[in-house]
Amino acid sequence: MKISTKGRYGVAAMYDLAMNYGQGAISLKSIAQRQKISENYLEQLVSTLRKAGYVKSIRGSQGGYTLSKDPAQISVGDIIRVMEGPIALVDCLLEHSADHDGCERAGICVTRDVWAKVCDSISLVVDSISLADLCREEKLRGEVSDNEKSLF
Amino acid sequence: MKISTKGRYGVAAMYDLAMNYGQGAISLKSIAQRQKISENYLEQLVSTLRKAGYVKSIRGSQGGYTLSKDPAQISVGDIIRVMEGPIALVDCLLEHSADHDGCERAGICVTRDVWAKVCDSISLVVDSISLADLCREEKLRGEVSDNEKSLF
DNA sequence: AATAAAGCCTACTATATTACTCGGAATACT
DNA sequence: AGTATTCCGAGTAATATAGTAGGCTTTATT
Repeated sequence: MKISTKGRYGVAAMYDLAMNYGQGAISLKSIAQRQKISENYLEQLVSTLRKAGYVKSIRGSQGGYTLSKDPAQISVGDIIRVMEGPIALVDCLLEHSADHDGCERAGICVTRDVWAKVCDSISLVVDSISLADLCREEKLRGEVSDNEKSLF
Repeated sequence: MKISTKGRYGVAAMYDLAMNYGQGAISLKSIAQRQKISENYLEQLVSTLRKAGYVKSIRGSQGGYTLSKDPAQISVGDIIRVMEGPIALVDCLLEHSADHDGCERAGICVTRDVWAKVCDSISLVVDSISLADLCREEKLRGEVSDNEKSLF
């Protein structure tokens, strides 16, 4: 059970934009360099984020991207759902899926409920962390000494 | 972010064996039929579980499989880890991985900590549910009426 | 002893996904 | 005009997924 680079790079890129929020347009090139991601590949991922309305683009020379909302208004969960699709470990948890309707045991299947609990727990974590939280944490780490680090 | 059929079928098969615990050897064929899994494919998955020590096999006619421990001693997390590998959403969370050692930002990377929190939360859930829990829940559902169902 | 039912093992395969690369068009700043 | 950027679609190598298939071994039953 791994998260794909879509989700991983997506969060990294959004975190980078959050760290540079208010600094004007940030080019893909600079994000790719800082986050060590292929620029061409990142382009596709950011395109997804743009279509979902989480980033704005400025075309042309000196162009780039900015977050379209305040970092506090965007959660890690938002990004993951855009990049990886709904948080549903198994198809029968998706509404309107063939497996959801097709499984006659839906509602009474105990293993299904296991996956549902796991999904709920994942959602709880990722929805509770905003980009602003990440920036605040990063800032904190620069200031405090190693043994007084706060892990959120 | 989906769980593969390995994990899904693995849990389903182990649940089936738990429901039939104490009834002697259970054949793959019957498990495959009840859980609607390809028998040939299930064979490979159960082989993994056997090598990991979670099921015992009885060869020959009238043979089959049994759990090698009490259902209360086996958690969903145990099964997932055997079938899907360690619960580590990103490689840099794995000890002894190239990415773990290679990432010079390990220990100070805030996005890494997000994935660590998610993994911890997943582990907490799956490790807290035993096969015995699932059996008890299933039994309960047969007895109580719809509106007094207990979801664990 | 023969048969049948079961597990055991290895190899093969079609399909999908992942993680990119590449080329070119459109746009806007200098 | 020239350059830096976003935008878009096509292509692709490598890997993982979800099986299928077949032959071999073991053992209970007849």
